[in-house]
Amino acid sequence: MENSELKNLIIIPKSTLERYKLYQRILSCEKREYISSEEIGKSLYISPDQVRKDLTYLKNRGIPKKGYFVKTLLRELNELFGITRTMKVILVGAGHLGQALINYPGFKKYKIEIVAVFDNDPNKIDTFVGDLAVLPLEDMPRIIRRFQVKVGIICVPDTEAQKVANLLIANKIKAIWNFAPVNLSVPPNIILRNEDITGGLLTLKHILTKRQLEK
Amino acid sequence: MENSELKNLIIIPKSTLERYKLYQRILSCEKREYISSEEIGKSLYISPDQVRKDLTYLKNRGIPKKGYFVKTLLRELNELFGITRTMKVILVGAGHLGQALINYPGFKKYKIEIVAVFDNDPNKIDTFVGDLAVLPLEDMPRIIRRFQVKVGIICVPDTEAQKVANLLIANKIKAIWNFAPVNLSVPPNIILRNEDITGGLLTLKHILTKRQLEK
DNA sequence: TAGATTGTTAATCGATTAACAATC
DNA sequence: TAGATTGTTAATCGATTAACAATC
Repeated sequence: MENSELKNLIIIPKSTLERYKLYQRILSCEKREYISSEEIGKSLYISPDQVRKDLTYLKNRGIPKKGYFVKTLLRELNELFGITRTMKVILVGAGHLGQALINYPGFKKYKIEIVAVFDNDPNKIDTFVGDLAVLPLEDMPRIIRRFQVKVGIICVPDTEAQKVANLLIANKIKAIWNFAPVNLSVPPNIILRNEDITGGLLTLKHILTKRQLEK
Repeated sequence: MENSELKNLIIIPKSTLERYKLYQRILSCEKREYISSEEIGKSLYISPDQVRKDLTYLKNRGIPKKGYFVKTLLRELNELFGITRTMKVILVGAGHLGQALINYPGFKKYKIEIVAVFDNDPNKIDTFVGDLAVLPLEDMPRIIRRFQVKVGIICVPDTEAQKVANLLIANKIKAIWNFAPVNLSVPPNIILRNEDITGGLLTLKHILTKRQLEK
């Protein structure tokens, strides 16, 4: 077995993976050729020891006195996150949230391509959101087949979300990115990611409540 | 020192606090009088041991053979998160994201009251978003003073976000809930919560990339 | 009472921090 | 070479899991 194959068998800890996201951001802004663990950690409030430890799970090695070669380290992280390959997605729900998402610059940055937008409101059909004409739900099977879409984004009202999820799954979608504040029930083979701000809201309220009481 | 005071000195672990949010949701839907640790954990994929351990940090005690009294347990969690008291916030940026947020049902549910919406676009001033007329930024000091607002929500384009943050801070806001995909720099006494979907995006891409390669 | 479910203590696991030899 | 920074090993810390006595 090759060394690189062996590396792949070592599981990267979840906590390390979380920090990789942060390192990716730092590195993608970095202009210099080399960066030290100290420098990576500084603005993220992460100790250099932690950074070095994290980076041992990667193939890239640092050079004593110099640090890590930004270009290849960034490339390895990008590959790990699949940033290099384009992911085609469809978006259901052309309301305010849907339109906000379509304008979100991260999609382009991380090579996520929204190939179609759907809505069930007849008044919205054929209107434009950005470059995309809003399509009726009936067109979904055709679009998914044509572009081989694997991911669906749900940003419909919570009352509609489960119906949309079922429709997506019936059309062979593999992953759902859900922005409706509801617990969707999906079969175990479907990857479900909930983007719910309730957690953040509670954390914020909790912190503020504590502060209030402390004084 | 009283027992209840002593309890307050024990720090609740962060991981436990995260799960409390989930328990809160389960309990707020629960119709029965009592619920067991087993039942709480079931739909959350959390072991009953973990649930019981978590709940030892609270004042509520369970009753063998019965479980936990839903009403008081929920009340204690709600108090912990400050769900019972109303929090007044202002929102800056009446674009799609801002409008989507204003329609988000969680605010009412968790007693967060948006008292005003601001925008710098003259065309938007005095138009209505829900019940609220969009106000010019000049009105901010007055509104913050009048309603004693402590929290500002930023949902302006990323190029404007830092400027808005500065303005909020200058007007004595204590916490910022930032929805713009940028790193704001704020003084250490300001509570900053970033609601950024980039993390979720990367996680999703990572999982999908792994699956793709596995096959 | 018998059985179910709690609360707590001890054991395990995983992640972070500290220390230091290796090396450019 | 001397000094800075890496990679790795050991120590610490915190969180989870297992086990079981307490008790309703």
